[in-house]
Amino acid sequence: MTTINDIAKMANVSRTTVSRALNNNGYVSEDVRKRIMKIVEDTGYMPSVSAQSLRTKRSGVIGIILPKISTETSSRVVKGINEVVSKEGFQILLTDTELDKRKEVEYIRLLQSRQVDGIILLATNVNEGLLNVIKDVKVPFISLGQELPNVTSVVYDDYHAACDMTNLFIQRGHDKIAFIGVGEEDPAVGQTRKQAYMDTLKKNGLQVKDEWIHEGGDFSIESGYESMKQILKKSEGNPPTATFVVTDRMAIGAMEYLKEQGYRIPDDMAISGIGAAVMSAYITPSLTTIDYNNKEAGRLTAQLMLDKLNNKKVSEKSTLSYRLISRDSV
Amino acid sequence: MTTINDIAKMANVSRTTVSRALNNNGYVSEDVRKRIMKIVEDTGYMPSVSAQSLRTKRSGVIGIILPKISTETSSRVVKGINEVVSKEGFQILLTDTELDKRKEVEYIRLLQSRQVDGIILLATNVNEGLLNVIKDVKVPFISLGQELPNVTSVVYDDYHAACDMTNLFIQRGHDKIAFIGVGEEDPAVGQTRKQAYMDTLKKNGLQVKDEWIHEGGDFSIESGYESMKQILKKSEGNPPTATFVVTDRMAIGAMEYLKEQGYRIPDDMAISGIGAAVMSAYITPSLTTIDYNNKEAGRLTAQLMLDKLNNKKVSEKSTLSYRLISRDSV
DNA sequence: CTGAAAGCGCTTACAG
DNA sequence: CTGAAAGCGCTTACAG
Repeated sequence: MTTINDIAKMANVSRTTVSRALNNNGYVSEDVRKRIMKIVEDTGYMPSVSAQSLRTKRSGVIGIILPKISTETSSRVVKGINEVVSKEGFQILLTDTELDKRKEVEYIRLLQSRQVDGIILLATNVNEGLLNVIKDVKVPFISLGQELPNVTSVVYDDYHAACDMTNLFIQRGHDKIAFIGVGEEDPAVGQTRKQAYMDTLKKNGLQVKDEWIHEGGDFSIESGYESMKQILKKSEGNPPTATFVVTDRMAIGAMEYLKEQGYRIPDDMAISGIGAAVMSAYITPSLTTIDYNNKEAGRLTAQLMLDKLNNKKVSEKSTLSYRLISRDSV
Repeated sequence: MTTINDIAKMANVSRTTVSRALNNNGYVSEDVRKRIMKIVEDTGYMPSVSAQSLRTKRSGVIGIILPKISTETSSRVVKGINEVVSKEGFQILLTDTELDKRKEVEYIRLLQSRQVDGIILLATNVNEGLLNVIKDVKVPFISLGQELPNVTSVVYDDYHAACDMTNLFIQRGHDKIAFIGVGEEDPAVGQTRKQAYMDTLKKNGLQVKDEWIHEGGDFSIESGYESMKQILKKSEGNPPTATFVVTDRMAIGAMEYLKEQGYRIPDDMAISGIGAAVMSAYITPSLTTIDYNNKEAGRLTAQLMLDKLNNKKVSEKSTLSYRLISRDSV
């Protein structure tokens, strides 16, 4: 492999000078610079990142911890982040917890040993252990999607989004509105969205019935299917006429069950999701949902990360806007 | 930061011994080993990967070059790869070309400068420049999804899959079968699948009409929509009764156009895709497609990579099997 | 404008 | 069983 020493010899200068020419830092005569650059070009020389990183304590890598690598949300966020950081010469190192809490902690450690310059976490749950580990992280750290205490957080406006969606049902004349959620370990999705739903019902003098509320076991389509089934079973005799589901995938599962049972959507049951999955536009009927603009969230998070890396002050909490997409399912 | 020297001091041994204890290589008395491990535990020490990598020329990282990070195919493949390599302590470094040919070359270089131990490329196009750069790669290299000359390749059985799909239409009584493809720069998708379609038609004595063939500009839903529109326009008076689309997303776009125009699927037009996108199962009517089992492809590729890293011989070409999923659109 | 020297944190022959 | 020393490929004060 070509090293900086090889280049130095070929150019008849010291490696110090080569380094300066390469990094545009310190004086190098135009003559020498050209000679060096020509050789670099010809040989296709690329500095060893390990050596640079060992020496400078900077790796040019941002670590990202994803709950699941193969979801649209993750993909969009990563894309947004990449768009911003790649322009500044940063690489991204992706890790996937597969929704395993222990892996979150493990990866935070691992990423640090890999000398990443910063860490972005897309958490799906919040617990004491996680918070403790984060406290000891020595590089810039940002949470995306969940608000963590004393951690720079970029969050979606889950509360108002869910209020708006619930209100949409009410405006359309529904007063029996069911809810399909997820567990409370996920504050953003499991708690905030549910709270907004309940608050909005109460504010409108509507009853919140336990039979109309169900939490899916996970975020899967199947889980939505199963939840809808449970709600219909529990509420026999007094079924809801609308169901607010906290994610598109689960909503699609719920629709699937309704279709199987011969329900017409939205006539017999109106339904909505959150997330603006591509699928939501192509399913029949098309799904009313909320677009969180994940890519923009990724961009913003990346920008905050760059700011932190440049020792700029950044606000501890950024809340993103959203867009309600009204389609045929409501 | 804690370094190996700190640990050595705390344990009253040399860093040589600490290194040996950590890597389980060479003799260390049980006594000393325990003492060291305890301290490592307590301090949460993790060796600097940069230093290790600089010293050993191994980084424990496999670089992956993706055409697009936010597609189901990519996600599944990555998942499969990750599953296998993470067990052996390897990390994955993901790069995204965003379908830009120059970036493929750029990333191959970049990954090498990052001292990755191996590179996996999911190519969408093959050209001389790319081949030349690959020739000079000094680490194990595998191509997934495209067969590259003199490069270890893991490929899908595009030819037979496309034959099977075309035959399915024929079995259902269609003799006017259209084709929506992509450009020829992508040999697997743009050439092989098309060739299989044409061969199958000919073998069955059916005519291959230019008006029934259209190439989309990219892999998008919109591109499928537009292609269907073009075919219907060009073939007015003698329209096809079935359309074989080379990807699910494009097929969904094509369906969208057909629905808008009042076509009943499959009665007025049968349609099929390839890829087994999640969406394909939930769209109405559900889409007949081919499951390439991308995750398994990822796993196999990863295994081959590990074999290469262990200097085992691996076969230059592996062809994966597939599964035709017959649903309601045909 | 340029170079010699130190040092980043490791691993690995080599010697004992 | 253990340690001193060299060296991986860089960058950065320091000196000239």
